[in-house]
Amino acid sequence: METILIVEDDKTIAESICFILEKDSFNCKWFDNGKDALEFHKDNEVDLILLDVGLPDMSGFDLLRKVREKSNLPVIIISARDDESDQVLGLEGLGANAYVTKPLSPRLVVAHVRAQLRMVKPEVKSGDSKFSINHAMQRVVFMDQDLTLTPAEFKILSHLVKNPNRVHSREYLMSIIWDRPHGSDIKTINTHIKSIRKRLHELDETNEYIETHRGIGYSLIE
Amino acid sequence: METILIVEDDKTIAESICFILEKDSFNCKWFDNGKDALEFHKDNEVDLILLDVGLPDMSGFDLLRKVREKSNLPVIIISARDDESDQVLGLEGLGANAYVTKPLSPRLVVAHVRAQLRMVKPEVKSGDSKFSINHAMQRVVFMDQDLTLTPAEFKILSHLVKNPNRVHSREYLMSIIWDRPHGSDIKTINTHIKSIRKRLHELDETNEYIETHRGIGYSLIE
DNA sequence: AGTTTTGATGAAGACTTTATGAAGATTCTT
DNA sequence: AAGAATCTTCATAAAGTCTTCATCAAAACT
Repeated sequence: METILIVEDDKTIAESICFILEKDSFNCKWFDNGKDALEFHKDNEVDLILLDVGLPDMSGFDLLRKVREKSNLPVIIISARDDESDQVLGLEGLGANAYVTKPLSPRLVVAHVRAQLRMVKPEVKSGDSKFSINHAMQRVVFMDQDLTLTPAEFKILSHLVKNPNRVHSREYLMSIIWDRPHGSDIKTINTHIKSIRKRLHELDETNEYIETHRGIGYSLIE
Repeated sequence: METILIVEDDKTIAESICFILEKDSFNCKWFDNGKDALEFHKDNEVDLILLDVGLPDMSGFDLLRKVREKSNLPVIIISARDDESDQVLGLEGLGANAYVTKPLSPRLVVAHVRAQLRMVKPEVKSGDSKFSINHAMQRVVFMDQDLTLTPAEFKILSHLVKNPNRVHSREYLMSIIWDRPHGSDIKTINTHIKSIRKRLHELDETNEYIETHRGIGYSLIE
C-alpha cells in the first residue's frame, strides 16, 4: 500500500484529504510542520508527498529542497497563492511534480496523486517478472508455482514483489510484519529473509533474487 | 533531444509555446487537429504531448484515449475551462499526467514539461553529467551502469555527484561517513577515494573524474 | 638537486555486518 | 492441553568493510 505524506498546517484541509485518500486505500500520514515531516521521511518509506508551501516553521520550498537532496519521489505542491512565479520555482527549480491551488477538491487531489504514482510505479502488475501475487490466496507465485510461505514471509516477500528493484530497510520490513510497534530485534528480518531465500532456491537453484545491501536492507531483483 | 507534440488549434498559442520550448532546446512538433497528431505519434518517437482538449475534429479526451491504447508517455492537458470534473476525468480516467488551464504562461508550460520529463527520463535533468544517483537502490549510476559501492564509498561519491566541480575537504568527507565524531585518521579518505577511482576505472579507463587538490581535498569533474 | 611534504598504492589486520543452524518462546489448531 | 507451526533469539561462522601502516611517487619548497 502506498504511503502518502501530507504536510499541511490547516487541520481541516489535512483531515479531509486524509479521509479521501484513505478511503481510496492509500496509507496517509499527516504532519502540521516541516521538521517532523522531514524526520519521518528520513526513517520511513514514503511514496508521495503532498506539500503545503505555507508552513509555520519553514517554507515548503525549503522542505522540498531538503527532500530532493535525498530522494526523487513525487511531490505535489499545494498552494493558496495562484502565483505563477511560485509555480515555476516549485516545478522547475526545485523539482516538484505537480502544483494545485486552493481551494482544492479532494477528488482532484486524489486524481493528481494517482496520476503521479502511475508514472512511478507502472508495472506493479504482470510484467515479465517471475513473481506475482495471489492476494485472494495470500500466496506469492514464483515461476508459475505457488510458494508456501508463513504469514511473516508472505508480508515481506509480497512487499518486495510489489516494490522491486529498490532497497527496503530492515526497520521498514519490520513495520510491515507488525501492525503496532513491537520491540523485537531487528535481526529477526535476517532470519525471515534466510527462509524466503531457501524457499526460492528450492524452485530455482541458479539465481539469487534477494540482494543484500550492507548497512541498509534488502531488495528484490527482477 | 526530446520531441514534444503540441496539439492545439489556436495558432498564436501554439507558436508561442513552440518558441519557448525550442529555445529550451526541445524539439517541437505542432498539429492543429487530432487526426494528424495521432498519425504522427504512430510513426514517430514522441516524448511528451501537450494537448488542448478543445479541438475542432475530435475531443482532446478522445485523442488521449487513443494515445493511451498504445503508449504510456506523459500527456499534459491544456484547457480553457477550469472545470474540476474535466480535470478529474483527464487525470484519473484517461491517464493524463498534468493539467494546466488557460491563459497559460510559456514559462509555466516549460516548467510542467520539464517536471514530467524528469520523471520519465531521470537523466535528462541538470546537465549531461555521466553520473546520477539511484536513490531507490542506494547506488550511484555511472554511464548508465550501477556502481557497486560500499556504504562509505556511496556516501562520499554521492556527495561529490550532488556537488560537482567544487573541492571538498577530507575533514568534511569524513563527517559525511560518520554520524558522530570518530577519531580516525584523516588519510582514511585517501583510501576510500582510491577504491572509488578504481571502480570508475573499471567502467572508463580513459578519464579521471576525481581530482586531487593538494593540501585541501577532492572534487568531482563533470 | 636535494629535502620535505603530501598523496597514491597495496596489503594486513581489526572491526562490523550478515548468514546460518539450532534452541527456546509464542501462537494457533485440534 | 497437547502438538504443530511459526516467530524470535542466540551463538558462532562467514563475508565484507574500514582503518592503519609501510612504501613508493609526485609536487612544492630551499
